[in-house]
Amino acid sequence: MNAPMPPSKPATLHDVARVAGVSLITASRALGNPGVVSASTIERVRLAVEATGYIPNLLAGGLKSRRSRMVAGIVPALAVAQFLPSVQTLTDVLAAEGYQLLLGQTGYDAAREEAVLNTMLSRRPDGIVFTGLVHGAAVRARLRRTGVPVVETWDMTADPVDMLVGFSQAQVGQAVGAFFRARGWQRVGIATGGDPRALQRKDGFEAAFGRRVPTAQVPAPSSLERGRSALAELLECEPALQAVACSSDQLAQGVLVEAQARGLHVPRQLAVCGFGNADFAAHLVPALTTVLIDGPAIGRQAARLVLARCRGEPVEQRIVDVGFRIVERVSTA
Amino acid sequence: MNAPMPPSKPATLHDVARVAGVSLITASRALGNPGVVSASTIERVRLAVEATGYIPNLLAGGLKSRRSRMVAGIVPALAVAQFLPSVQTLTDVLAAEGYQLLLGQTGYDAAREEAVLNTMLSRRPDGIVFTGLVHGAAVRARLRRTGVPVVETWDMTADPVDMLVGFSQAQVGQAVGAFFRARGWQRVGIATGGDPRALQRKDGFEAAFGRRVPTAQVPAPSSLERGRSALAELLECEPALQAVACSSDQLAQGVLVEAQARGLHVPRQLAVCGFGNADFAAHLVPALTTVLIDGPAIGRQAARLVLARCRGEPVEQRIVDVGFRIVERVSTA
DNA sequence: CTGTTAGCGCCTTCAT
DNA sequence: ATGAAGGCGCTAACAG
Repeated sequence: MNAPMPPSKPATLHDVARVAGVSLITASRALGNPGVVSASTIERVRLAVEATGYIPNLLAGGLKSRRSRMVAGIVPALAVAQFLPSVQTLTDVLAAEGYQLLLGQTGYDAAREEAVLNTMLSRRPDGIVFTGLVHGAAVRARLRRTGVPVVETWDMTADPVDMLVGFSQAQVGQAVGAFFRARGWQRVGIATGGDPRALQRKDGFEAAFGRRVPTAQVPAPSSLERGRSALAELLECEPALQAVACSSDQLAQGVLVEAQARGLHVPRQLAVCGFGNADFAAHLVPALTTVLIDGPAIGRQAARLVLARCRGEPVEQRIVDVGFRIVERVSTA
Repeated sequence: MNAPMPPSKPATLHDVARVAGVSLITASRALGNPGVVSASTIERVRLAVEATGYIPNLLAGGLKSRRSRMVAGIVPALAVAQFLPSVQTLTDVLAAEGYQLLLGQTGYDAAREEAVLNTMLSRRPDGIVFTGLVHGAAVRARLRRTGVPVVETWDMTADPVDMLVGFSQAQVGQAVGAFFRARGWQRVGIATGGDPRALQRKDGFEAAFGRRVPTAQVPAPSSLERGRSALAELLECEPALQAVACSSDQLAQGVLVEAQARGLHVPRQLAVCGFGNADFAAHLVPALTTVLIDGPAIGRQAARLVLARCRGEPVEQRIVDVGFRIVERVSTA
């Protein structure tokens, strides 16, 4: 009735059941499936939990029930600001449903992608959310074979591993290209990072112009500093540059700063467009035109899809296009 | 010898052992403790693993061995750029040692802190790394009782729950205050977020001045936008403002932008100091003076401490002060 | 509504 | 160097 547990051995459900005077499984149900247990029993178990300081062991439960209640979240690198809102929302929505996120970083490296995935799989996650598409064919095949629910995000393809929440990178590039052309800018340039998604946008942009466009490709991570050097590079091969499309708002900000440092007026002498609608974009001077992606929506939808699969609910729409929107501000006015 | 596993049931170690013609435990040792198994046996097991497509189940292993090889990482919010480098490094170092990070977000909320912690504990992490100190006394007590290795980070106290990697926020504030005083600025202001660490820095700053200092406290998240409004607010109650100390570089950037928008020259008419040395700080115009914290070092040390505890190695120094450094740039020249 | 019986997949302990 | 037994803590599948 008392003996609040010697601190040596943490209490198990067995202890709780003993203290509550019920069987093990009844204690289990009182905690995990209260609907089928009488109110008075539930109360006694609750008291026993408090008395013993019991903390459930989800590892053990998961072994039998084959549900770990963990979701693996795989990102190129945590520090890529772009993805944070979606990962944050994903984590929050999952947590609200009792699922935890297991974090993996690939460093944009295919070999590490495979290694990370294998480690993750050995923890038997109930689902996996990738930031970006899964690259390796072998990895894709393996994922399909294991049958874990998989959500790829931040991109678009007709043939995802399983489920997909994203948007077409090529369409973004084309839209920005069309936007530039509509304003009559022909001496245009691209400042871009080297990751696959950014390069798809570059291709889309060039498609809109029907030709190659001067490009400064900067090494990761995409930053203000890189934006400055990118503009310097672009101006070297195209001194009469009229407009620059950037693969991130950080890069675009660097372009703004470098333009200012060179006495180039934005937008009068140089128009600039970013990507991502970072929190600062609207508040720079000049305010930055950019492409808005609804990161939280991506996280939320990814969570929804993964959770639906985990619960065995049917998923009506495996592929969700969250779209995008060009937000026009002063930098392209 | 063949039958590459029906895709329905994933292979277990049992299957591997059968295919390799050894006992279960030998297969286990071949994979987990190869030193005590003959080379030829190891090779046969390796082949059997490939043939069966075996993926170890760390959940099951952890049940008996009581080591989950997971570390819980608890952050206020993932989107706080400040902490990213340390979390990223922590994740990487852990991964290199075969440990995965289980992510939890508290949203700067004490109630959620406790809830998140309980969920984490039910996954039996081998260690817990907190961003910031653990606030609730009950939570601290509970953590101590469970005996899990805990590392608190990004702050300093004489009485951590267990281990600590950080620096004194008050000292940072004092250093910035002393820095301002040494330059003769008396009409100074503070632009700060409302989190506990930022407020400690504010207190330190005021201690250096020996008096209260006009303060604009902005709601989270600390952003460029908030920096702009903070400067507006400060100028209202102190039109002759000479210098502003900001609780983040994002905020400081907003102050720079707002100053520029108002035609206030930085640093001639207004000096600005940030915090964090974000990647953009050095490349703004004017370049931003700020406080450098070595985030990756925090992540690395936290990983080192947690891993040492997990392996039962002695930890010589439970409290690690990584210090800080004011990086003087143009914004305070 | 409650209890009994079997394991989940692996690793620890003790034997050989 | 290898193996046989037992159990980690919990929950599905049946009883009653």
